[in-house]
Amino acid sequence: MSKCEQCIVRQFNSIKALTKDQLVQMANCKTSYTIKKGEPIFEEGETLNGVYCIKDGVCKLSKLSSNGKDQIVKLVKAGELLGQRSMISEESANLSAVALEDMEVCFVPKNEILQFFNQNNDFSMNVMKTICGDLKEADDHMVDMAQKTVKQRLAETLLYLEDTFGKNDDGSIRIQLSREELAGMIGTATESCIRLLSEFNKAKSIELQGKKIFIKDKKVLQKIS
Amino acid sequence: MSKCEQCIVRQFNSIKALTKDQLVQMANCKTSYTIKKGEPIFEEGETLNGVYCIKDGVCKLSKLSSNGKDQIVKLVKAGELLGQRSMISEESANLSAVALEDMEVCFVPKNEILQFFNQNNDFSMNVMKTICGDLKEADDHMVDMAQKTVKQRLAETLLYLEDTFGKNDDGSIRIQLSREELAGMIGTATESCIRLLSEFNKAKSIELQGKKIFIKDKKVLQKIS
DNA sequence: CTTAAAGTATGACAAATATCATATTTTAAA
DNA sequence: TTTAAAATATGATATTTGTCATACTTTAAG
Repeated sequence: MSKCEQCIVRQFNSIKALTKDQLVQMANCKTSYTIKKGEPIFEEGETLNGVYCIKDGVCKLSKLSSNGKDQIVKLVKAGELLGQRSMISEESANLSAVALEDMEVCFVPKNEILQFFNQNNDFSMNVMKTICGDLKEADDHMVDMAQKTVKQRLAETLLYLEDTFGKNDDGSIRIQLSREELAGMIGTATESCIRLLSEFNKAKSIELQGKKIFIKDKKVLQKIS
Repeated sequence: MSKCEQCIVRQFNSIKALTKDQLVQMANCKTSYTIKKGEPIFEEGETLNGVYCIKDGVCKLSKLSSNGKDQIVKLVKAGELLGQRSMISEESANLSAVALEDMEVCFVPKNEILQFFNQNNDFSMNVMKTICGDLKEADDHMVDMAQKTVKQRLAETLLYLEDTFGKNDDGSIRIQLSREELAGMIGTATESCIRLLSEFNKAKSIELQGKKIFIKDKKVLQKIS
């Protein structure tokens, strides 16, 4: 059983506010999992009995819409926590979490988290600020969905992906999404997404090499978005 | 200076968790305002030095999108609090709040709220649950915006308005929105909104009498949405 | 009361987007 | 390695939605 105290990702989330004792307690009750690309961590509607801390990898939070398409609400990466809202609301998960890459996550039971939450004011304040940040993001995202065109949203999303997940050595965007997933992020049909990628490609603002996407002209994309 | 302890709306929000002493303290530091229809309570980007408790009336929370249109993110009515997120995030307002009817609101300074927040666990938990509820709503709303057609969103919104704000004696939806505001809620052009209202009217699922809207066939609207 | 301004309504048309069909390429299973 | 399935790509077309023009109606200011 590895020690939370020594975990690299600890510093990136609310857990950084825990005391040494609390970290030891957490290390003693946590469970580590390996999750393969494509596998779910939890599904919409599922009861969560704790919180997941992402040690490595990226997952998508998505929701099945009434027309049968999967809308991606948010991408979550190493260092972030999953399931905080459900824990506080005492509700089942509103979104599904599915691994986009192989992942390592730690599960911390609800009891412990709630105990830290009550004992440690810094910790609870951090959790709340994270949720408040998510709310602001969600509102902004909603306005984009309602007011921007698909082309604008695609440009914006490509910039976001490079910004948030960085580039490979060859310069391509590090995070690998299928066209269907990219379409699910911007809220459009897969074909429309592919067509616009081709358009950006022809206009030399991006370059496509199979699944790899290279951003060639950030300024043009910024202008479009 | 009226007493918060006797305020009718107190029971509807997080404030219900405050002790008698805390309610007295709140009554001593609050300021009451009357806000006329169309006037702002606060604007996007503004620094909020406290929280507003809505005693009477309804307001819209909206955000100006890059294309110059005002997207309505949420309607807030009597009994609810405004500005909780900004207070916790220690950020300026992300949305503008504008009265849709004449309103009565009480302003409670940040200091007091934060003090109650730290002293009273029930209160802080209530605030957090409210924010978590807002986050869930925002995510769901976002999925709707991304995946549903304008017609579906209009049907859904009309049902929501009747459900949430009730009906006048004549059976019309109580809350009065201009066509532009309704379009701002569903995220479409005003003309498109008007056109679809006419369509619903011709199909007898709603009836239009000037600004008044009567829902005539709930089931049809539910089916559409 | 009168009148200008704002809001509502509708037509005509253009642009954006979805859907369906099909070809090509890539991936993964046997 | 071979082969079927999945993913990507593109064309053709239908549908949805936005934009501009204009007329009518309501509202509010003078």
